[in-house]
Amino acid sequence: MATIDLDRTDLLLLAALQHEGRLTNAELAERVHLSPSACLRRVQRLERDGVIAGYAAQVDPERLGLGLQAFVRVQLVRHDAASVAAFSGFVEQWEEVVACHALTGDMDYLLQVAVRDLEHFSRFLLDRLLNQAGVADVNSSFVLRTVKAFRGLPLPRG
Amino acid sequence: MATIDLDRTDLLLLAALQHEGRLTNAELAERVHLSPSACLRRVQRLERDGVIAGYAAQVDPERLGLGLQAFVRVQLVRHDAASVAAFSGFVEQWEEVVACHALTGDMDYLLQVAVRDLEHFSRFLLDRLLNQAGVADVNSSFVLRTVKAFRGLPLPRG
DNA sequence: ATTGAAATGTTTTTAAA
DNA sequence: TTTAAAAACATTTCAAT
Repeated sequence: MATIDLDRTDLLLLAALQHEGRLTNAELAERVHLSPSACLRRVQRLERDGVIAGYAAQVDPERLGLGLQAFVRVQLVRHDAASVAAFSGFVEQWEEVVACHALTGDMDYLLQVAVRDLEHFSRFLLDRLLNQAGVADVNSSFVLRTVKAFRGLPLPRG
Repeated sequence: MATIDLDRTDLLLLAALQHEGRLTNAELAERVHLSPSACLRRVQRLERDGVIAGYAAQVDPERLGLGLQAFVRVQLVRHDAASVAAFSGFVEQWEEVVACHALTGDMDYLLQVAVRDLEHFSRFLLDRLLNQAGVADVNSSFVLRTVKAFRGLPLPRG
């Protein structure tokens, strides 16, 4: 149920749509040397099978006034199911947290945070993270430069 | 040049397109209570102004066979311009690295890595990161669970 | 400067070959 | 897989606010 058989053409479609998610079916068909109807059916299959989970506009955080990005490593006081569930619930509703992963290693969670500025970050840290969430330890690093922005997953070679 | 004035309608458009990047202009127009032509012009303006940087299909790594995600913190041996440029160049071309940020703190870089399995990760670490890249120290953490997947940036309230 | 309505050309989608 | 027709859609123009 996890992995799915993808042929060369599927990979071409995914490569195209990862970078240009609003390509028309007609243009897509041309690029992969398929008729529009055949192309459409393949894309719909990729969507149905969950290979393509959705489509998203990529918004520039700077132009929204979100000038500061941070990675925050978090360790919880306790690791019982209730504590973990509570923390997950908080993270889910805190809009400043754009992504959160549970990790191996000495820090339990890595939060990716997008805020306007240091003051906004400070309020996030004090009012939210350190206040309500059963947090034992926190370690914040700020993004100085994005060396490589996410531009899609690596695709197996066809 | 950085921030841009966005009214309530722009924010509604961004909110919609961040989650459903392939909404038709007609549907989009209905949702924000605008005529299709007015809606189209606004979306095109957001694209021209760089607020919308692009559109991307969101692909499920599991279904591609990328079952292991890791965050790798990296410290370089030296920090002169040449070392930094060389490292950035490597990171850019290593397809396993899906994102890379230069950070404040004692570790210089945070790499987000997507690989098939531990063996693949091991090869990435030994053949690439520790081999060619002027790396002094590396600290890897593996993703146990995605608590909150990226689902778009928080938008200011209209 | 931004909008809505109508007209036009394109794309998607269905159904049939 | 392709073709052809129908429906839905994007896009332009233009007049109005």
